[in-house]
Amino acid sequence: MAETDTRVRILDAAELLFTEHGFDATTLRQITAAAGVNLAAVNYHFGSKEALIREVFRRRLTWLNQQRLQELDRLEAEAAGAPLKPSRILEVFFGVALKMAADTEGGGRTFMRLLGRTYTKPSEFVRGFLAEEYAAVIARFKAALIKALPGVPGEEILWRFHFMLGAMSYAISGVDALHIVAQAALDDGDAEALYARLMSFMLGGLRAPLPRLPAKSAKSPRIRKAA
Amino acid sequence: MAETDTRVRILDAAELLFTEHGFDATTLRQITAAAGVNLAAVNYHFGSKEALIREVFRRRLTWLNQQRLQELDRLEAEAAGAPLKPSRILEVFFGVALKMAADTEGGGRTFMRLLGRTYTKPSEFVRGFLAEEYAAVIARFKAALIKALPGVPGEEILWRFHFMLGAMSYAISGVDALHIVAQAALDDGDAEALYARLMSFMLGGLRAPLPRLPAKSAKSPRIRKAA
DNA sequence: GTATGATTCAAACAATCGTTTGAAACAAGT
DNA sequence: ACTTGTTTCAAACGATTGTTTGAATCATAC
Repeated sequence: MAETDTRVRILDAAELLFTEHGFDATTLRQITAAAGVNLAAVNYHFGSKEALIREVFRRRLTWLNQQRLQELDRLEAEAAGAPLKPSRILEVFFGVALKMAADTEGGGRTFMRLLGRTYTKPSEFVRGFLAEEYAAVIARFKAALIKALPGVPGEEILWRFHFMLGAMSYAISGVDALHIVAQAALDDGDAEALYARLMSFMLGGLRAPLPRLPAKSAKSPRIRKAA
Repeated sequence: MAETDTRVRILDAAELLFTEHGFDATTLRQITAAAGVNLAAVNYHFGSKEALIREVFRRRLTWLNQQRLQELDRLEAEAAGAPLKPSRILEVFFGVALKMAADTEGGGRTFMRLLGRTYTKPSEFVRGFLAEEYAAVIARFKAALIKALPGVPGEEILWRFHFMLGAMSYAISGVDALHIVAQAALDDGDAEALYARLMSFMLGGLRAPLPRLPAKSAKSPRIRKAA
């Protein structure tokens, strides 16, 4: 009992403190104090601070992405080969994330904030397994979106998917930026309303008229803006 | 000459290192080594590391926001009281930022990446003057947007503005997330193409149909902003 | 009860952090 | 040349960091 208890308490405390202060600014002494365990417990159970950070992500991220793949599987099975509606695809990908972000009790909300913040500044060693965890999921959803939007170039879909990730990231973890934008109070506690707002914004962006790109040279993979 | 030279070299080096490794992970010894100055120079010229961070932001942010206000002034003067087109407003706000982000030589690109990353995780003391620097700008653009979109509730506009900030943040500083999304290479060096893509996505989102909000829970009545 | 292995604990470890110090080097005015 | 004030420098400061250590405590099986 106490065996896993210590591990979980450390993970929960670390998750919360990492979200509030970041990885570097959070010390092992803060974590162990908040968890009510001995300082040496972190190195005993996880090996190092770095390994602890990895485990904080892993325990939630695998579940999150499995859930996404599972729901997409179900959707595609129902469609029986026919292309899906773009809105359905987005509802799965972002809906699962926002549902997790709405879980204020189980710590899901805390984690999603942490995740959103980490995207923009992945520490060297976090990037690796973050890409690894996401590779399969992104590939599947990318394929589904391309199939669902035959009129839109794949490159454009990827960019818009990227923009959507940014919008979601701010919606979930950008509360500070929100308070700057809206000096008056905006209700960021209503998860369902947030979901509805974000989804309609994203769908509008996804289906927007294609941009008039500036004179495009032949699509060479080595194009680089000359300095 | 050497008087300001040391200051500028420290600021440039700090800006770059902060962007790459974050505030906490960047040491004064790294900064001064990269700048080719003595370690004590930071505390001599700026007083503390915290004050250095503030100055890194201040020197670029004031210019950026002045530019935005100036262009908005010009636009509103031309319109002579008539409401502006939403696209024009966004072009000013985000166009100035993206133009700065396209400046690879003067360090603008580096700074905009740093800025985008800091939005999602403002250190306690950064948040203060960040809000201070932005207060006037946000207020002006908020008013202009509300005036330009009489059919859309002000609250919805604020949310969408917030989402747009997220999209821009990822567009500029989320290169890591981009490489996860697009395992294949996307050209993130073409600033003009990025601008066109982002703008059409944002406009699509801004003009999207209003979300069907779930039945409003009466737990705490929120005060709506009166436009 | 005793032995065995896992876990917890207080204490210390070496390393690194931001900051301070006092003297040296420099520039400019008289 | 001497003074005055600013800037640079090497060296050290105390504090804090992640990690390690070895003994104490616990649980479980014989």
